[in-house]
Amino acid sequence: MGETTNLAELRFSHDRCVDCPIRNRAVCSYSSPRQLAELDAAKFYRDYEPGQEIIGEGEPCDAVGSVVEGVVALHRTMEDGRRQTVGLLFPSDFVGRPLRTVAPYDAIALTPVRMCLFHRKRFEEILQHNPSLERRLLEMTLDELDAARDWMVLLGRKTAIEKLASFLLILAHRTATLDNQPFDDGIAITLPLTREAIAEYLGLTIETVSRQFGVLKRNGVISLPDPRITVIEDLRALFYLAGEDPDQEFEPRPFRPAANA
Amino acid sequence: MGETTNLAELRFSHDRCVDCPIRNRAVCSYSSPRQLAELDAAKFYRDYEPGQEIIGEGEPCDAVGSVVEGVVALHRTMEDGRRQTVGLLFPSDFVGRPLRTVAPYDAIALTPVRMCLFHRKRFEEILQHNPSLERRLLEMTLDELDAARDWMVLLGRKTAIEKLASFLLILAHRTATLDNQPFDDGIAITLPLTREAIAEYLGLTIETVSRQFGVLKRNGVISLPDPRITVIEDLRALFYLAGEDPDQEFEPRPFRPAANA
DNA sequence: CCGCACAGTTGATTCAGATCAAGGATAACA
DNA sequence: TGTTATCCTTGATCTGAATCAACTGTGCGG
Repeated sequence: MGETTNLAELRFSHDRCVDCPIRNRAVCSYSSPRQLAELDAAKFYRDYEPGQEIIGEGEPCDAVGSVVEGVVALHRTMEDGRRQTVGLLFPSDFVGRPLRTVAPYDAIALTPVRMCLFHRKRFEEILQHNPSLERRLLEMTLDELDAARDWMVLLGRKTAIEKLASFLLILAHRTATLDNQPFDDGIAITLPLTREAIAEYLGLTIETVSRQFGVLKRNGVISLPDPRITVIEDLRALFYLAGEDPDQEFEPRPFRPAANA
Repeated sequence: MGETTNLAELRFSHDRCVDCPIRNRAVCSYSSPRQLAELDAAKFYRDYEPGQEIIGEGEPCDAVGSVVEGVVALHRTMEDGRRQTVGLLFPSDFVGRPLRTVAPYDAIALTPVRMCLFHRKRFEEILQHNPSLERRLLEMTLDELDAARDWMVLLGRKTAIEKLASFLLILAHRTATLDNQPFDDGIAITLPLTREAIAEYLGLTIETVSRQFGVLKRNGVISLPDPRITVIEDLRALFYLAGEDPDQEFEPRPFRPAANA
């Protein structure tokens, strides 16, 4: 597990739970000031650099905790090296598997990450006599389960373009919500993932991801001022392509899958 | 929601929780006799026929509960009708989404099913003052999440033959465990699913599923005395084909994907 | 300033699985 | 005992995405 590293890159710096940026969204959000004090005493922060492993698949996992800053990917890897990202975690999301000694997947920092961690045993003790903590963990786990099942539809049934559109839509929504701007055309997404990480999440190859970015760009749905920055030019088209249909009314329009067509 | 139907087809018949066949595996398995009495008073049974809807996607869901007998599939359907099965539930598994008013997916009985149900509101009340019930629900939800993520690997990265092999392996393991027989060659699986239901679960078409059954049969990995009964003839080969590698040692052997090869 | 590594793009080709299209088997039923 | 309906299988063809293979930045270290 990682060393403490470039703190300077992290936006927030705090020590006490009451000053925590994820205080009212994380697993501790239902905890009273009194209960929070116990968590405060037990927690410790750790920072990770992009690519660094936070939890190793199949390894004994003795820490659990919340993402405070950055983006974390959960992977499962097959014997022959094929890899699938099974979860993408953002600040306030919970990492680790309480009530299990071995991690069923590995967690990798995609960006500089700060984690708020607990020793697993200690966390389970606290959980034991903190119904509000356990309730929140149950809620978050149920939400994760719903998200995982949504992703199963994407992986099992969607085409490459639908996969990418769905993914961008999620990021766009997240960005809009966080920045408190309307969920509409013009949103600029700063991708925290390489093409490879996107491919691993979408169940595609890196080449296909790149090509689908090209398709979206050529059709004016997005623009790419930089490979890592995506500007949504036509949100409705993106919805349409994602096969989601946000509100029912939407006029399909001619769409050009390749340059020549 | 369904009517009470052909009870005669169900193996078990009981009224009180203490006689329940899933008593020590279901969500209530940590509950004390005292706590069980409260559940006993609140529960009600309902039976469903194959194809019948237990919970409708997007509909208000006011019942939650456990599968007592039979097999239930959870589906998500896209606007254009593409469908993905996102969960397969067996006796003792929990159905429904506490802490949410709308069901994110629909639950369909694949076989004759008996459910042990609670009104959602009532269940949430009981949950409130039953830490052992909530603890068990958290555990089960965490396990479901792990299973969903395993399935994401299957959907995103595995080939058709690997998908079917993985699926049969899971059913074989289940069958062996339930019937208390060794997990070895000769296990006979009675498929509770049509080819179509299998296809929806594996993210394939019905034709591809059928063809992959053919491949397994031609290679002597399984035999099909009946389309709905699969006998495992070579468990090691099945592991190999699933891309799982149970214990590391396994000698790859020539494998014939098509009839002529 | 060069060389190298890394991320991304683009093109040509292949192939696994979807789609389209018949058939065959079994069971329910008139 | 045909009649219809389901479920399953099998064959021919098509196609979307993987694979194989360059090639283009862009940044970094010497």
